[in-house]
Amino acid sequence: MGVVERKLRDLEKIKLQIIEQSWLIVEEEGWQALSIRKIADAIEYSVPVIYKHFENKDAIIAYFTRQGFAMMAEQLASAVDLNKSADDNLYNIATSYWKFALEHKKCYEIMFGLGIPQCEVVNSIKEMKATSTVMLTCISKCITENNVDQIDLYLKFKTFWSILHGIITIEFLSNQKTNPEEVSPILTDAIQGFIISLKHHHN
Amino acid sequence: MGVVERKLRDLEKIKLQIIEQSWLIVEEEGWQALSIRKIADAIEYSVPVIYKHFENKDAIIAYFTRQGFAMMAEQLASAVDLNKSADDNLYNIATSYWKFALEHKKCYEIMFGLGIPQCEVVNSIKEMKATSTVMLTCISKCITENNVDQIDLYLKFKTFWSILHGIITIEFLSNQKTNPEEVSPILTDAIQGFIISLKHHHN
DNA sequence: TCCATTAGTTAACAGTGTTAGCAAAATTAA
DNA sequence: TTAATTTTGCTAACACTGTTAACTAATGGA
Repeated sequence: MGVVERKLRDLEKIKLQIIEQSWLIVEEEGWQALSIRKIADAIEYSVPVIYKHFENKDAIIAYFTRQGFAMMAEQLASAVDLNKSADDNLYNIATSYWKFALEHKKCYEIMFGLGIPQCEVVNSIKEMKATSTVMLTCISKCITENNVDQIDLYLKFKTFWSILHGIITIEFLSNQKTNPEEVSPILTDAIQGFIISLKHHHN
Repeated sequence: MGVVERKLRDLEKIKLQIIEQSWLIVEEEGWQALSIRKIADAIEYSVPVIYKHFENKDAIIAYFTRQGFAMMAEQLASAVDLNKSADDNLYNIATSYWKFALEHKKCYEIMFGLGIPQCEVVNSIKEMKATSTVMLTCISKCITENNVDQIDLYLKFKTFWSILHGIITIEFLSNQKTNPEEVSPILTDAIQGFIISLKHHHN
């Protein structure tokens, strides 16, 4: 009779509760309101229990960062349709990125929330690689489809990502409630510009 | 005999010390290390003295935010040379922006430092207007010089700023020590793309 | 039943922002 | 000069934060 198994399940249940309740707090009151004591209150356990499941508070945040990148990678990947042109796919990836950022604002916030602490974390996240791979492969196809082989793939990739991230940050700063479904004209403009500049590259 | 004046000067001196020492702490240990008690220690006064000069800690941070935008506006303005073409000026503004961000990393950090709190602050800063005006006027000239009058100035402005900010954030995340004088190829690429897309707009 | 492990607790330490209340110093008025 | 008043700066507290040591109660196996 799997007593050990049940115990492990119970432990896992507490961990899930920590994650769940943490997320509730973040959604309602923002990241800076997330505190160990508040989580302990919410899961109706004492404070040290949390440290049995997460090394420290940063580990909890890191968990959401990883999860965020995993979700994003999935969403971007599902935006790609191999029957369409690479140009179209790139545009769809961009709008998909936009949608993700707006639908998961709080998530996107820590994923890229600058400040120094996050930097090292972000660079050591394998889930982040999945995200960038989706973009990289699509841009790579764009380059071959448009016969501009001399172009620097990695440069273009970074440019693409930078543009996307920049637009979203500026959007966040001008905090009008934006509908994720309505893609910003700025995004359309910038991405079209990006694709144009791809085609106009002289081999 | 201006006793009152001297007193005011003394008060001003303390305020300057608060600013000076705060900046030292931030430069050496980062924003999250800045605490009222640490400042008090550094200026060799007790904690409540600080509250005579700043309403609270946020006000100190807001001070640096304002100052940052003022400095940036100045630096961008000085990058403009009326003898040159608007296209060239726009490129120079971009590199100037890049230089500012890298030379004043800690400053740029709070100016655009994520979190929600900053959002409202940023939107209510007149020094920020000065910054955006420099960019706006230059893009406006680009549009007339290139005879693409049908274009949406404000849209292009936002796109331009988004691209710049995005590139810098990504640069910060991949925290290799970058030389501010060496402009990133990503920046050059993106800005050239931006200008190309301006010219290729169909009236 | 006794022992060992584990789960979960309380209570503390060191730090944070902020403020009330008090003492000393400086200025003004008499 | 003395008395009253304002200013200046301090101590100490409050209510938080993350983190951990030390203890108790419960559980599982021999």
